[in-house]
Amino acid sequence: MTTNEPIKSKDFIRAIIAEDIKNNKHGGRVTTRFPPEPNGFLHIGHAKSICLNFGVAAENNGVCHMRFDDTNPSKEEEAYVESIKKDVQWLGFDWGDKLFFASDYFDKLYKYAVALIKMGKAYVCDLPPEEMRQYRGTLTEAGKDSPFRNRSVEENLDLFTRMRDGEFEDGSRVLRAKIDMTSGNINMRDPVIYRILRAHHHRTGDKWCIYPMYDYTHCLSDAIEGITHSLCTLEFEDHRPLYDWVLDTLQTPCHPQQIEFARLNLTYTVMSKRKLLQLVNEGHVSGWDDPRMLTISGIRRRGYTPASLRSFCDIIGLAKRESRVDMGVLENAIRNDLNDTAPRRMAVLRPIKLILTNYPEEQEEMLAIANHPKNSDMGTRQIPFCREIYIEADDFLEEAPKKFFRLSPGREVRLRAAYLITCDRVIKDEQTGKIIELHCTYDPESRGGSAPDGRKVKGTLHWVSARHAIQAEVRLYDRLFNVENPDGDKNTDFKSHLNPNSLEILTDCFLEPQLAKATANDHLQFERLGYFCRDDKESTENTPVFNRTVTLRDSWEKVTKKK
RNA sequence: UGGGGCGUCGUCAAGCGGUAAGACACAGGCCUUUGACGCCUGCAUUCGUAGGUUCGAAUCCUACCGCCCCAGCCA
Repeated sequence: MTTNEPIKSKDFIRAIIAEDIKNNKHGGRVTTRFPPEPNGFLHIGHAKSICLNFGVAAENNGVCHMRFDDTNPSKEEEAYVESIKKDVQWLGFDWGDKLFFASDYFDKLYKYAVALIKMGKAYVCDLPPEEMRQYRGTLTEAGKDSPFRNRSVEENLDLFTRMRDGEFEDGSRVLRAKIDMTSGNINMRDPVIYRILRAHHHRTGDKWCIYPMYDYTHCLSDAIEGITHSLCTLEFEDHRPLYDWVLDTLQTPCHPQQIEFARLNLTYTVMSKRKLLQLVNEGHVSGWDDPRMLTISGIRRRGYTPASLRSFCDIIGLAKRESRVDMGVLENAIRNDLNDTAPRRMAVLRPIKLILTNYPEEQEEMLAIANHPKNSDMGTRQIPFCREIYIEADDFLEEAPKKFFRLSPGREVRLRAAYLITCDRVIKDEQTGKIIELHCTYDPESRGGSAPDGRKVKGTLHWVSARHAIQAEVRLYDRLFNVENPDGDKNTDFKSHLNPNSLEILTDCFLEPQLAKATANDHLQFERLGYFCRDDKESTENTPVFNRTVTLRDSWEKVTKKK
């Protein structure tokens, strides 16, 4: 295979992995994992991690495990597990038979904890939470040893067994790693590795009343699965010494390398699960899959394609510096994808009726139009035409500036794939002055859209036959927040930046008949308007609902805004 | 005043001692039966700042400055 593509430079993680392979680390094998906690829906930030982990594995003939980090049954649910699996698959990734749960390892984890106790490297601590915090010290002051730190191995073993057997109340005791209370890294100040928690676990039921903590579980799960590279976000950088301490102390046969990268931030949105949940719970959006939400399920319903998301993750790169990617980059990714793949259709969102006064009342005809301007493989279709049509309200201006080359009294424009028409008369409501309909004449010689005399017409309008159109509801979405960084100021509630106009519902839209057959899987361009997709959740038998995925670029709008 | 990171165009991001890739955005122009798409052109004499090493520094050294993360029995 030869290629003239510019060489895409490797990000720092791929560079590290390439080096490891070269040095035959882990025998040249690459195994990664995507480790979500099943306590919420996946968002586009997770997509970055998914593309990284599955991508890096695939590029190196490795595998990526799907592993649920389910160590906190008080927050986790089976329903989230299902939605997460669906989202990852939808994005186009396959974990084969490598589906795991941290809870699969509870027995092993317990045995490792016993081993730690026997080594004198872990102890049961009876300090109540408040006191434990005081003993931990502060960011600038060292902590103090717990009075329970020097319990004998026998006593620790006995106590830990009884913790497991349910002899003690929730929160009354914990198992702690014995490391260093004076460490500058607070994670190393004898971190808790097991807590007592009587909660029903979605997989292990009521088998356990003690659950291992993240820091202890994650590294061991990685080691058990033979993960080679454990990729996570920046905030875990401080945890790496603990990750390594657990594996070194236990001398696990496999010691994965944790590497941290910066999480994704986008302008005009929030990314934390907590804040997304708040938007849902407080009714600012219709749910986790509201098309304005940057959850995977919301994006999907909005009409984004898996390919566009993968491409987006590729474009934004990977580094350690914190950044905020312009929402325009995401929009560019979906436009690029859909420009190539979306069949074109015609739809009028804000209709004005237009009568062709010289077109015979009874006459109807079918006109051929290409489904794609550049790709003839996508074929053509027939669209009906008659005396009464709808055009876009924006496409008519009674007093138009010179640069406006759409319809205006006395001006001639082209109806896409149909005829050249000239506007003769504007009919208005006598009371309100509102335009009711436009009377135009068509040039019968211009069938298809060009005149035999070769005269040039600058403007081309989309239209729909009034007699044949199907009526629909169309939902237009705008950014959810009206500032670039809604949660940037700790003193301001991010919800005060919500964009009140993020959703506009248009109920009197007219679509070409072809669109009656569209499904949620069809990504369509409504010519001159944008890319749209049917919303199966909102559509009814009689009224289809379409979501606008993204607008087309609009340089006319730019011109208008300048003035 | 502790520990861990990060600072290259408006926004992302390459670069790893040999004289600043690419993408988005932006500005012009061409093309056009989508004011779309496509195409062309322009857009960091400069890499947080200040010194130093070197024939040569975004890259090495030193010192500053700025930003982010850490004191859950959350992940």
